[in-house]
Amino acid sequence: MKKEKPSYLYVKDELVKKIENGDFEVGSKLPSEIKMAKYFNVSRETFRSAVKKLEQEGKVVVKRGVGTFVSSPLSTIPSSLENLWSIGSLIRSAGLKEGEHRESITTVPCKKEWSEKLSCEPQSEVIKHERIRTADGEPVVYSINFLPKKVLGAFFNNENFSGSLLNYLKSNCGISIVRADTELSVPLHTDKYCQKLLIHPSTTVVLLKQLHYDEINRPILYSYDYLRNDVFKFWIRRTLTN
Amino acid sequence: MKKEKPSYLYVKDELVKKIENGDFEVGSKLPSEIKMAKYFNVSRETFRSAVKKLEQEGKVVVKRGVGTFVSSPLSTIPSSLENLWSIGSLIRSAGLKEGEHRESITTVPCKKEWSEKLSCEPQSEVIKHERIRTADGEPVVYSINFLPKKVLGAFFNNENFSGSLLNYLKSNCGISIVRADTELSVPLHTDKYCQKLLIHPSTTVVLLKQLHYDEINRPILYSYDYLRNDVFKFWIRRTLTN
DNA sequence: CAGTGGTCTAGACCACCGC
DNA sequence: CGGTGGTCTAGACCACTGC
Repeated sequence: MKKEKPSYLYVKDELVKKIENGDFEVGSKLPSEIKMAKYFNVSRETFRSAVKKLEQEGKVVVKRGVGTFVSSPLSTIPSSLENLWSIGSLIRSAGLKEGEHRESITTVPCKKEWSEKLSCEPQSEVIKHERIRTADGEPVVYSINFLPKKVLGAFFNNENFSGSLLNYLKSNCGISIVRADTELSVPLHTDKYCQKLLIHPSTTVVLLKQLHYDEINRPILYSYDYLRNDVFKFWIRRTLTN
Repeated sequence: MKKEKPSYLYVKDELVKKIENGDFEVGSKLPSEIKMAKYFNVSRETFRSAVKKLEQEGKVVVKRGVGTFVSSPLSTIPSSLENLWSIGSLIRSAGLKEGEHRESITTVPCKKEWSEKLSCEPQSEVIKHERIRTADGEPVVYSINFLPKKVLGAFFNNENFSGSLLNYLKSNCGISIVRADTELSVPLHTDKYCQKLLIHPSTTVVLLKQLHYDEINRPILYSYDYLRNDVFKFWIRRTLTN
């Protein structure tokens, strides 16, 4: 037996079907909430929950005192930046097969820039984790991660420390990274990490400086990720905030 | 008399105050919804609406069957990319005063790349609008906008066609741009528009290719915006999607 | 098992919009 | 003014979590 889904989600899916099906034309007004609630045999609030979801997804526009209108479908955009993904899954979603990646792990004293972001003591011990990812034998990503030793606590274990860092943190330390504040920039050609990726004349490189947070917004991990722009595309869906 | 705000927003603001005030510590569990609803003298659903808002803003974490927990405050990030702003307001928020901007407006036949994005006929008439923005006498932004003549309809008026394009569309054509799909990339040094901005050796340039939509997601405007990265910073708050 | 959040209802009143 | 969405209630039952 399949688990039954909440009825507001059921209603939402039905509405999506009707829209995709052309039962409701783009730009047209839906029947009033009261009518629709009766039609679906749910209460008005339940129907409204469904509409709220659709509104969040940009599939309908609700105008107070006027009505609810169908908007045209937006194409789904690939690996959108506002979603947080691991570099590994980015590589896979670009249709590449991750090749050899060289790593180095050292313990270094915390520099001022990182200590401010990670809110830990300057000079305290920080694990610095560097790696190059390759695809088809060519380097495509260079990343440097800074992880205060204190957040790992007793869990630090040099041996398991590879693969997806986010997975490592979750399974070994019980820390879930769910958010990151990312500054996106273009490194100079003279940047030594950038240079490791400048293989072809048509290559450009994007640098993501990312501060990763756990569920309750504690800063956990600071990283520099250099990504080749001829290999990866960066999309954002931007919305007007009222 | 001030207008009264809905009580769920009042409750939300009170909760924020209590959190900032330290009445609820970071990481601690809030009293149950039933208790809090009684405390605020509202129904449980109303209290829940307040909590939902806070959850969206990342200020609390709700765990089913367990409780609602306070998360630490996230710093507000400046001119975050997932918000849609006009270039003019970006310049102002960077603390710069917009100087002279040179413009050119021509009508050109639609090229394939734009026609696909704008879903209009190839070779149909498109208004091409170019401008350079300056600050302190130096160019900081180069932008090129493509606007199918048919979306303007009878409203096209060469004379008023300056200043904020988004404002122009709203006031003259009744079109509100509320969303954009943006591809962020690093142009090559050989790009002729990019070169117009490469003044200093430490300058790098970001290119935003943006397709702007109106309320019901009709593509309206396609633009290339070249922005100097030594002048502007680009932030994104990324979130794990479940 | 007890306690928590998740869903749902039926009805009420209000605020806004266009005519 | 009539019709629309926005808020609110009091109570109900369910699903999940941790002990």
